[in-house]
Formats: sequence, structure tokens, C-alpha cells
Amino acid sequence: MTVYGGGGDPKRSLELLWGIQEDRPRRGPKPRFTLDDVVASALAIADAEGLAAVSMRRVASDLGVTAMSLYGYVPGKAELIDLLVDRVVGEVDISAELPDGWRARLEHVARQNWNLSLRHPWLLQVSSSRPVLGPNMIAKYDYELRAVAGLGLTSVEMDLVVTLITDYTHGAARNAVEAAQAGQQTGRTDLEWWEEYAPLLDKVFDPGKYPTAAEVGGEVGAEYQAASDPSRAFEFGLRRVLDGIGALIEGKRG
Amino acid sequence: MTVYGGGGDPKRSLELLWGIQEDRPRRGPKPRFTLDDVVASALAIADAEGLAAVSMRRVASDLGVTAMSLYGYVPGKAELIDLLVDRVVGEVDISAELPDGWRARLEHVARQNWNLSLRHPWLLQVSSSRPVLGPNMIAKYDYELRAVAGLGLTSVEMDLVVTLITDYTHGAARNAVEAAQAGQQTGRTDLEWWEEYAPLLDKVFDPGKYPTAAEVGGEVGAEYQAASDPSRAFEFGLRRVLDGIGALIEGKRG
DNA sequence: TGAAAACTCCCTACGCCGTAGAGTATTGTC
DNA sequence: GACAATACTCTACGGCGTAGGGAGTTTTCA
Repeated sequence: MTVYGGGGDPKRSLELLWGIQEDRPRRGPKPRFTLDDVVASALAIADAEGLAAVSMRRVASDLGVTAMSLYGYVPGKAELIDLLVDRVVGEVDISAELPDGWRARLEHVARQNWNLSLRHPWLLQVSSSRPVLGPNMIAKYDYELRAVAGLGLTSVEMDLVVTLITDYTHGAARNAVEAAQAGQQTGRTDLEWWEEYAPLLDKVFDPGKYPTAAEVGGEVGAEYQAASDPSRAFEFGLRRVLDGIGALIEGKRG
Repeated sequence: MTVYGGGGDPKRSLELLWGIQEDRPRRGPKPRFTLDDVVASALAIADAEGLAAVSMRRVASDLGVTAMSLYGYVPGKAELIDLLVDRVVGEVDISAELPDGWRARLEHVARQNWNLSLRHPWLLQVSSSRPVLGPNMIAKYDYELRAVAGLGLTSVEMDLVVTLITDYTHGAARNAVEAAQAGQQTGRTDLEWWEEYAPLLDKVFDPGKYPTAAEVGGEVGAEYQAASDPSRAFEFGLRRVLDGIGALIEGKRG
């Protein structure tokens, strides 16, 4: 359950991210691994067991080495997490041609971010104190900006639109991941959980006091057979957000 | 930097949240504090020094007591965090009359959530595996649903709209808090940070490869004198989201 | 060629963390 | 006054990030 936010020394992180090290050959014994090996090991753990399982000792032992030897590759855990983030951000396929039309393009961007978060749920728990300005992050930012290029928006507006899409997607994905993890953690399906705690909640929850919540909660629960349907919520919200952006773009044209 | 997600035993959390304990008077010595005292102590630490500083030992020592004695009040740290969350959620003023008009109402809801997150930044780092169904959380949910009542939306739609607003606000607040914390953590203003790392980034970043990011990033940086302006981004996005919701509502009417 | 420097990795240790288990003092009930 | 229940303390375990120093390996330079 322990979780780390990025935010090591930004200068050092930048250097590591962009691979400003070189000057091999150096004097001592050759390193047993590359920096990439270390990050890959951490990634495997994060994906399989969550960010909490990513400890220096664990990453090291998976590599067959002691914890302290990692400090030859990375100044500390925070920087390792920064590298981890940029690495999975690199998974987003930014070589693909963007679809035609701003709406399809933004939808594509949103879905890419959504999928990325579901594939690496721990990503949502990394709250970097500064954005990790790694090569993949910048490439992705460029890709996303291109989705709203040529629409008559100012640079600032382009940035704001992309931020809106990614912010919203992030929030929606967070709900989805929480719901999914809750199910697998407790070993119960949503339905089972609902059935177990509904009576307890009933005892304590006064429908007369909160009639709106009671009615909506009841109908929503009945419809989803769960407390929520994050995937549907994402689709719904995305449509509204795109509608809102559409109003902006058309306003610009008129 | 260490952070905890909620998600203790949901049953026990529910009981604590709703105060199903009573059956005092009991036999032994009287407890030195109330459960509220413990939560208040944890809250003070979280607000002042962040969630990472909230350890059982620390909370206890602030109360003048050993760590283990907290386990008489709370089954574990996870449940304490659950209580912490519901407590600050209770700060939202839900007795206030909602403004007239769905748009003003939803805007009000969004701003309340925004302010709550900025007042208690650690809230954004608590990723409960299940929603904390405390009394305050439910009261807030009810309050927020009332903002979209009577508009001809189905229950499910009402829930989706509220989820959209809170999801978006959560994501936007997250950026704001990160930016604010980055400034105070490193003791640098945004401008200073920008000036320090721009040259380093310049050396590594190829504008020819990412012309869109280069141009937009440059103009955005010049306009904000910083990498971003989260507050402005929030306002911008909120307007779009409300526009999108407006389209839905008007579509329902037509 | 041999010494020195540079480097990787290991071992040990410190001060944190959440919390289990057992002990001690205090309080209420019979 | 005896007994049981309770609140709290102490000690300890196994984890964490990482500082410091030592050992062995490889390259460089005299």
C-alpha cells in the first residue's frame, strides 16, 4: 500500500532520462546491467504487484544483486520512479497516423491515455512534484498537441484543451482502476460486495435525510449491479467534454 | 514522500465512520481521548506536513502516547486514513442553498471540490480501493446530486454528470497542487525553475523533431512565466465541461 | 610492467515504518 | 474485596531508503 511519488533531483533525473551519461569506457569493472535493465526490473514488479512492491531491495534482488548496488545506476528511488514513468509513457504509439477530424483525434488521445492507465494502474499513484520531462513524455505531448493543431486555436488554447482531455481521462481512469483493484484485492465481485455491505449501510443510512442520494444510488446500483461503471462513466464524460470543446472550436470559426 | 491509500477492512471502517461503537460505560480505565481526537491529530499533521508525515508513531506522540495505544481506537492505519478522508469531506458546506440554474449549481460544486483539494492537498494522494462511504461523503454526494435534480435527467445520467464534474475537478486540482508543492519543496519559484532547467532541456530537446511542442511550449511558458497555470486551466476546462453538459440537457429538452 | 586510480558491488548499520504479543495499571461489576 | 475488562506501555519483528566503508576488478599512466 505504500506508494511513492516521483520528484528526485530534477537535474539528475533529466540527465538520466535523456541518457547524458556516455563516456564509457570507464575504469572499473563493467556494470553488470544497463540502466534499462534496472528500470525494466522495477517495471515488471510494478505491473505485477503494484507500486508498493517496488522497493530498492526488491528490484535489486530480482536482478540478483544487493540493494545498494542500484545506487550506481540511479541516485535514489525517486529518480528510478521518474524513469519508470517515462518508460511506460513511451508505450503510447505516437507513430500512428492521427485520425481525421479534431473530435476523432482527441477521442483517440483520450483512449490512449485511458488504456495506458489501465495497463499500468500504478501510474495513477505517482504524483510527480514536477512533470517528468523525459523524452517520451515530450514526444507524447507533441503528439497530443498535434491533435488540436490547425483549428484556429491559440497555442495557449491548444495546451488548455489537451490538458483538459488528459486531466479528465486521468480522473476517470482513477475510478476505473480503484474499482478493478477493489474487486481483485478483496476477492469479491462488485455484486458480492454490494450484497454484503448494503444491509450494513442500510442500517446506518437514512434515506429520509438524503432522498436524492437514496433514489439515485438505488437506481444506479440496480442498473450496474455495482456501485459504479467506470468505463461507462468515461465514455459518457468524454462525450460531454468533446461537446464542450466543440462549442469552443465552432465559436472560433463563427 | 511515502503515501498511503485508504482501504482497510471496509466493514470495520463503516462502523467507525458511522460511530457504531457505544456500549460505554465499560469496565476498564476510561480512554484518554475520543476517536475524534485521534483523527484531529492526524489531520493536523497531514495538513501541515503532508500525508507522508502521518505515521502511527507520529500521531500518537503528538497526543502524548505510544504508537500502539492508537490500536485501541482504530484497527490500523488504513482505517485512520478513511476517517481522515471523511472528516475533511465534512468541511464542504452542504447546508448552503444551491444557486439558481444548473450551470451555477454545478460550477459551485466544482469549486467546492477544487477548494477542498487545495486546502487538503494530501486528499489527492489517498486512493481508496473502495469509496469511503462515510456520512460526510454520502451527504456530499446527495448535495451534489441535488445540483442536477429536476432537469429531466435519469438517475443514471445524474450520477454520470456529477461523476464527470468531480473527476475533472480532481484531475485539475491534482495539477494545481503538484505545481504549488513543487515550488515550495524546492524553494524555487516557477520562473526560477524554468530559467534553471530551460538551458538543460534546450541541450537535449530537439525543436525540429517536435515543432508543435516547441512552439506551444514556448508560447505557453512566455505567457505564464511558468510551465503551466493550473488555476486558469481549471477555469478553462470547467467552462468546456459545463458547455458539454449543457448540450446534453438541452438535447433532453428538445 | 607495476602502481595507482576509478569503478562496481557487498556488508553493515541507522533511523524510520506498521503492527504483533505480552505485560501493567486502572476501572467497573458482583 | 475479588475478578474481569480495558487502556496503555514495552519490546520486538520484518520491512523500508540509504549512508559509509571495504573488497575486488579493470583501465590508465608513469
